[in-house]
Amino acid sequence: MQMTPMIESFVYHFGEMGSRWGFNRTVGQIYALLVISEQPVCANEIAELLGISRGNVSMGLKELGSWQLVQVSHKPGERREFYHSRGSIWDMANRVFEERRKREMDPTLSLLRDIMMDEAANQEEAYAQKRIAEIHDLLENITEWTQSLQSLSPEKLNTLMKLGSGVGKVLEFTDKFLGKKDPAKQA
Amino acid sequence: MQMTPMIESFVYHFGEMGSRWGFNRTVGQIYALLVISEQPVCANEIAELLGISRGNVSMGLKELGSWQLVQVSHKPGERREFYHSRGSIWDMANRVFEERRKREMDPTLSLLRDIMMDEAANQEEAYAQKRIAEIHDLLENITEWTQSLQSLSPEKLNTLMKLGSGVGKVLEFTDKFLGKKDPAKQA
DNA sequence: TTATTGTTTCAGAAATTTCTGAAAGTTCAG
DNA sequence: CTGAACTTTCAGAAATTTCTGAAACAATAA
Repeated sequence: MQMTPMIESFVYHFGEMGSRWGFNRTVGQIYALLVISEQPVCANEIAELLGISRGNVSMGLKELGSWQLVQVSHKPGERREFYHSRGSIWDMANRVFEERRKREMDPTLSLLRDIMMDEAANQEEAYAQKRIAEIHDLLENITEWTQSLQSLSPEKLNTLMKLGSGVGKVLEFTDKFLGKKDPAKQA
Repeated sequence: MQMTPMIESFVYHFGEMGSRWGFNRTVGQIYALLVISEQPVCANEIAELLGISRGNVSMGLKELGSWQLVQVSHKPGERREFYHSRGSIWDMANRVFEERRKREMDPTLSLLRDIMMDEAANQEEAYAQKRIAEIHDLLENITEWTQSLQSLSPEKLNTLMKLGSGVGKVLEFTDKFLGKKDPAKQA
């Protein structure tokens, strides 16, 4: 593996972006490297290519492992481990969604639910509860929905993605198809 | 506005969550406060209720303003400004999506596109480009798709959300409806 | 067992992000 | 113009996150 300018810019940028998506810079860089390398890479080489400490690489790989995004392999006669990205880009996106849901949505939903169960002590709290219920419902919808997307087969997902703004049309169609359930009243 | 334990737990939690969604703790707390307060609140009161500095409040409100999430109002005869959350929870979610897209997706897409235009210098770069193209296509799909969701009316969005795992069924249906276009080949 | 080659851990260092508060800026009534 | 009431700015302080590297640990061959 060689760090050409092209590869470097990709890896660094992915590192920056990574920190937005729930993992730190190093983790992002390591993953980027593993994704674009056709050959599995060993930990020392990662540290060297990225110019970071060996310990940092170890922690990054551990994190990626917990996300099930790396595959470990061995070369015959060698003791050290070689790492490679695992699964498709789709899989990776799914992992990110799932991880974020677990870390961000679930605890929030649980807190909001607790608050909704409480008795409002006064008018102010009653209003607050109303708003909190709205937020809860929205987050719950988003959560359930992304989960149902994740359970779709990649082909179906792709169809859905390619549909793009066609989603609107499909919905009009769906309204007739599922119309008897009167979705508006479920709001 | 009174800081009861209920309101406090909501505001603090929202602050923590906020930092995951692209704004810092203070911004999250301020927004939470404005959302659950029926009455507009002035900057000094925000600082007092949250126990943070007046300057910090000013910066937070400025940030929220740039996201178009606050409404400024005045009381007759008073010079100071009163702040209130603006738009529905849906609107707020949309702003967050849009803001994140602008900050995270667009620059990345642009970088990936640049890399895809470059001439691969060797076999390694050629492989890297192939992978980068995959990532680009995925991100572009997600971006376009969320944009098309954002342009849907709230009612339609709600229908779609409530559909949940029904999305699979709709797709089967869609396959027949749009089948002539053979979505599989667009992959 | 010991030497070798590799990985992991974690305390403290470094870097980054966020917050404070005093000073500067703004607006308006008189 | 002046002063009162309010807001914004920004340099440095504080808090938080991330990274390093040396020491501990693990696995294997001889």
